[in-house]
Amino acid sequence: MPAHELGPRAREIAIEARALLNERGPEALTMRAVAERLGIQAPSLYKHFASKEALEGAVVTLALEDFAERFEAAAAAPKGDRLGALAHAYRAYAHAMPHEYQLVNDRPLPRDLLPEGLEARAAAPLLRAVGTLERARSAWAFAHGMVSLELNGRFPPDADLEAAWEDGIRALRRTPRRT
Amino acid sequence: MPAHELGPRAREIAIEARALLNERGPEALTMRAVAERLGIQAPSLYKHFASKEALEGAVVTLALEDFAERFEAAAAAPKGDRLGALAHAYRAYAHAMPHEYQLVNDRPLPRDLLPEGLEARAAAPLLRAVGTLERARSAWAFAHGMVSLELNGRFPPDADLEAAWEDGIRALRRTPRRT
DNA sequence: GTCTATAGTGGGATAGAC
DNA sequence: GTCTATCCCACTATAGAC
Repeated sequence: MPAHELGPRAREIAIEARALLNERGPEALTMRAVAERLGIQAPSLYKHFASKEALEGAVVTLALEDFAERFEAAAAAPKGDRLGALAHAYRAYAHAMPHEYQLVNDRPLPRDLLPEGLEARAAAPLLRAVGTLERARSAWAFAHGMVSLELNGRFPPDADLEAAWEDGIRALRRTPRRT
Repeated sequence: MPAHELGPRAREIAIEARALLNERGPEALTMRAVAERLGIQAPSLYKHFASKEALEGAVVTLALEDFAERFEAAAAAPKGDRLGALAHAYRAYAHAMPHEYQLVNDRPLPRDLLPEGLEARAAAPLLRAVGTLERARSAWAFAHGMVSLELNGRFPPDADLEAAWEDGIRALRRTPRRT
C-alpha cells in the first residue's frame, strides 16, 4: 500500500518511526523500537505495514514531503539569489535531520512506495531556478556531495565549508552553455 | 594495529575481504563469509584482527591506496584537461568498484586505522590541479555527489549523465576568484 | 594459525487468541 | 488493533584445545 493511502493509525506509526529515526539514527529504527515508542508490541505493527521496508517507505514519503515544502518556500521567497537560497535550504534541511537525509538520499529511492509525483515535486524548484536539466543535475550533485561529505566528517575540522559552498554556488550560478 | 603494519596472513585476509565486498556488497561482508572464502572458520580471523571494524579498516586502506594510485596516474598523464582527467578517473573508479566506493566515501573514515598520510595523498592530485582549497572541496563535492546519485539510481533512467558531468566540470574549471 | 564449541545479542516475522 | 508466544535467522565475539 502506497504511503499516501495509509490509514490514520498507520500514519501515526510512520510519524513516530520518523521521529525515532531522526532522534536516534537508522540503526535504532527497528520494528521493536518503533512499537515501544508507541506503547505497543512489535507484531502489532504488521497489521498496518506488511514489512519493515513498507514502513520505511512511509517514512521516506513523510521526509520528502517535508523537504519539498521547505524547498518550495525557499524558491518563493527571495528576489535575487534564488540558487543561493535553494542551496541554503537544502543544506539546512540536511543539517537539521541528518539521519533522515541519509535515509532518503544515500540509497535507492523506494519509488514503488511513494506517492506519484512526489519525487518530481521535490526536484522542481531547482529545475525552475537553473533552467536546464544538466545544470539542475550538476547543482544537485554539488549540494548532495557537500552535505554527504560534511555529514560524514570527511572535510578537515578546520575546513572553511562556507567558502566551499560559496565557491561551488558561484561557479554554478553562471548560465550554462547551450548544448 | 594500523593496516600498514599487518602481517602477511592478515594482509591476505584483508585482500579477500576486499574482493568479497566488491563482488557481493557490504551486507555480504561478514566475518563468517570472509572466513569461508579463505577456507577457514570465522573465529580464526580474530587471531589477525581484533574486530570486524579493524578488518574493515584494512579494507579501506587497500581501497584508498588503489584509488590514490589511479588518481595520481590520471593527474600525470594529460597535458591539457587535467580536471577532466581527474573527474574521469574518479568516476571510473567508483563505477568499477561501487561497493568499495561507498564503504570508503559514504561514511566516516576510520582514520585511526589508516596509515598516516594516506588520506592526504589521495586528495593531493585534485588540490594540485585546481590550486585552491575551496575549489578542491567544491569539485570533490560535485564528483562525489554525481557518483553517489548515480550509484543509487537517483537520476532518471534517461538522464544524460555525461552532460551533467560535463556541465559541472566546465563550471568548475574556471579559475576561482581569490577571496 | 586453526579448530570446536558456545555464548550473547538483536532483529524480522508469523500464528492464533482476544 | 493489540496481545502473547515463538520461530528463525544472522552476526560478533570469546574460551580453550591442538
